[in-house]
Amino acid sequence: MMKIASWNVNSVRQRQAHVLDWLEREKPDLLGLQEIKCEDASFPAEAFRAAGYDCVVVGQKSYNGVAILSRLPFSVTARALPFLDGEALQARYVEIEAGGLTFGNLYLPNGNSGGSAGYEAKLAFMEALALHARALLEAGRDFVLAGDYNVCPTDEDCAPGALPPTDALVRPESRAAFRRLIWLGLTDALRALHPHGRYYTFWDYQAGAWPRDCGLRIDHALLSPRIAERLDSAQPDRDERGRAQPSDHVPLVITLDGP
DNA sequence: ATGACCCGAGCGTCGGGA
Repeated sequence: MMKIASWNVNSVRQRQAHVLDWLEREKPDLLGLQEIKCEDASFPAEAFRAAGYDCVVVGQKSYNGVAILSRLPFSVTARALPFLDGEALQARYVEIEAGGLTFGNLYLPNGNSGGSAGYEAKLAFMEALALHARALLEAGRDFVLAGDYNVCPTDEDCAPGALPPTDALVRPESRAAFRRLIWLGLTDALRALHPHGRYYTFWDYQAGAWPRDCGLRIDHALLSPRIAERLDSAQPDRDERGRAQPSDHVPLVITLDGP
């Protein structure tokens, strides 16, 4: 059994204790973090290492930033998304090989800031992600692409009234780009096991979104075919949103049968 | 359409120590 998780922590330094508690409780093999919001040197790698997890960090000042924590031996296969010019300027992708699979951890642009250029950057990231996924498939790799996709794939993934229809998270082009990933042959882990129902991974800090359960399902794990065959469970860890000083996202956890 | 809330950066102010 292999346990893999993804968590947008909204500042790893603010959330260090939450993450350490969660690691001790859940003991994932791999954990992808997004929005660490710090440079590599300020990442609390020693604290995670003391908990049994080695780290690969792709940070930047103030914004974005991704990292993977692993208790399995690993090798780093990418520190930026291939097929995307200028992506090195923003720390949004890191990828390792561990436990016999490729684990890509991504933080997709939100797309609501920066006007039309900001939205185009979101679509460009999704196009590059599709090209990369196709290359991994053609290379015969088994993989998990997990992270904060900043896309609500369907209306069922968005609490009624949570977002206007013009929001970048629900716009038709965003959803079409997500479907193109699925059409490559990838499996949305959560919906494969839970085709319907509320499985939100994010609740805004504002306007009582959490007590009203006004959430979004925007964190996803997409699986290559052989990994999908091994899928055993998938769920967001809702309890984490009820803690003191939480991130606005909760961990998404999947388990795989086999080695 | 708007606000609510949170985070980091940076700035100003304050208090403590040398």
